[in-house]
Amino acid sequence: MDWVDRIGRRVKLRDLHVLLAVTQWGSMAKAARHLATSQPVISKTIAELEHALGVRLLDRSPQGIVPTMYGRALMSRGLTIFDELREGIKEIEFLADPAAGELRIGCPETMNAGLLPAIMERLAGRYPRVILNVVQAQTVTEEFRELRERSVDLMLGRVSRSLDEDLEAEVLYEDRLFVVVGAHSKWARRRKIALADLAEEPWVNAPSDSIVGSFLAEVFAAQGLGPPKVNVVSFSMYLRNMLLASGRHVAVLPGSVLRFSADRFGLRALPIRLPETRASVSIVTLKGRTLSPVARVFAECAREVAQPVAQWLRTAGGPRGTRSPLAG
Amino acid sequence: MDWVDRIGRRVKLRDLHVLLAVTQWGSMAKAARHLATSQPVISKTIAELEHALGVRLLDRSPQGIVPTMYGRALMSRGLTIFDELREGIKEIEFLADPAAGELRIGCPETMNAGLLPAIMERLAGRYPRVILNVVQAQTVTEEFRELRERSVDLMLGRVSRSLDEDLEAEVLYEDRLFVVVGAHSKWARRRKIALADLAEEPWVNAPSDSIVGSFLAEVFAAQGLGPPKVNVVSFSMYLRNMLLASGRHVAVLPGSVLRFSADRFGLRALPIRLPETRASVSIVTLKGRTLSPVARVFAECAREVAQPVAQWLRTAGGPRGTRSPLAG
DNA sequence: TAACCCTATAGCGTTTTGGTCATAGCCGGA
DNA sequence: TCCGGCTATGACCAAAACGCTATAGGGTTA
Repeated sequence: MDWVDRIGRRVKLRDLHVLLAVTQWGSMAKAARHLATSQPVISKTIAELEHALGVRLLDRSPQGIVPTMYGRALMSRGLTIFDELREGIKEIEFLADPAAGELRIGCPETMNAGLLPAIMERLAGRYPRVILNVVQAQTVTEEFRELRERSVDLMLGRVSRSLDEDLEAEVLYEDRLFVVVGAHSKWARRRKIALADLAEEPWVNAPSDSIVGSFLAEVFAAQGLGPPKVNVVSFSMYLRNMLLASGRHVAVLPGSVLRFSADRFGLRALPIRLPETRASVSIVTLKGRTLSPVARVFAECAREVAQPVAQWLRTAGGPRGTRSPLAG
Repeated sequence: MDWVDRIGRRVKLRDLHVLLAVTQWGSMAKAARHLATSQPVISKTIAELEHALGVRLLDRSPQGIVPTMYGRALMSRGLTIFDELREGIKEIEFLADPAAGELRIGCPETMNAGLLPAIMERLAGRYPRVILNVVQAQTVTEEFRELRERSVDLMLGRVSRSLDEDLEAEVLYEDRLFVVVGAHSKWARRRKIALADLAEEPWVNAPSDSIVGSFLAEVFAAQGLGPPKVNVVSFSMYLRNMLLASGRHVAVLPGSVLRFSADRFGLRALPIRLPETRASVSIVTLKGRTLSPVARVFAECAREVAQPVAQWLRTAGGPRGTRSPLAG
């Protein structure tokens, strides 16, 4: 662009501003007073601008100035230029205001049934007009794809300790899994249950290629047992909870789901101590990408919501281990 | 205006230019090379701009930069600011010498063969040294793209009644389409012709994803006929008219092409009444963008040229319908 | 590991800018 | 004729802007 050399470098915003002020006040001297400067400065500025453009912008007289046709043309452009600038800054201020933002979140279904609604509720309490866009992000293979293509602002979910270098995770709490049944289940009131007792029960589970879904077979195998009888496989937390509520099924659920949905569906955690999963519920973002203000507020809400959950998980799943989490 | 103190004095045109260049080239270093300066200058400029606005404009990484939402917002403003400045200077140049303006027009091929040359001729009569730059703008998907990126001043063509909010259309006339053959065609002298008679003729048509091109199949379908035998598909009006002139082919042409090219190629409109197309030939501009003086003069010429065309279309395609337009 | 890309920062010199004051010239009205 | 408005110009100055080089630090790649 050699255009910039020719013009862009010679015409400055200040020049336009001076031109506007001079015609607005009718004389250079008056404009100088209003701009809190001296009259020669104005005179020189206008002269330079005219020299740069090669046309006369103002007709001078001992009574003041009158803009020429060129002056009027440039003034009208100058007005919209300043307006555009002002609008742009207003737009930035608007974007920087968390109250009026849009946030795109990617998360697996388990979050939809647990932590996420709680965070959203808290966020909505502070910034009622924020728009939330939640996209399903589940399968292991393309995990964080949405994040990398910047189609979501952040992702929320269980992640293993080691994360790719280009991502950044803020741990909300260490997650734990529980064996869960409905309140009407014959298992709900048993004091002592071994995992082996449940091998023949109808399990409902997430697909085995997901993180939580693969856990069930692993834990059975770790105790030298064959794979349990998985009856229903679905990502849908709603479906799984409904089946549990019926009293027939058994499932492995993350603590957060238990915490936030136990009452609604009448869920009971069985007194079975499952091994640690080495995964923590975290907010994952793209390293080096500046977060939008809404995203920062969201993270804040998430921390606040997560804090009691973390506390609860520690006590509920403490050394005693066999104690029902819901008793805590 | 203390606004100028707050912002106008801190944001300079150069800053915006640097911002645009950096995102255009993808990294500060590349932008520095293209701007013929050193990389630290760019880095500092961006940093100052960010400080002045209080938001981060670019996300830096060892691989380069990516604009943030704020950066993108400011960039779009910057683009129109520079455009406005450029237009203002062009306007001044035009005012200083009305004969020497430059006008960029986007239009589909049908205009090249009809209305546009007539308008250009009239314009050239008044301002012989005006430079006209005509770019092809055809495919439906990216219609008005050139207008929105301000790479053309105005577009000329058939548009449907409903237009996007950011555009403005001045209707020149309601367009109509005609079935056309060459003077030597066996159909040229027939009094009564039904569309069905022409189903097996070799048609020459615009690509079917264009507005005019899609019309042919539709009108056949509307009469319960199968699609006609389209022999040649091309955007080129010249090619189509040449084929018509040979006497073998049949085509659907807009009225304006017929009006301005009938004599040269010996074209005859057949007495077939085609349905209304609900499209009018218009001058389309970007709303809110002040037109350059040449563009205004062009629009004036267009109105003058279009007036008799509109009149002719009304009489030629009047209620009688079957009357040959060329008889009018 | 070395070479090469990217950005950020510091130090330094030159040019431009924005400003001052003083002064001169032009016009119209008292 | 003088006064009070207006603009134009020259001399001069401080500060900002702008440019450079050198350098540091992180990341990728061969």
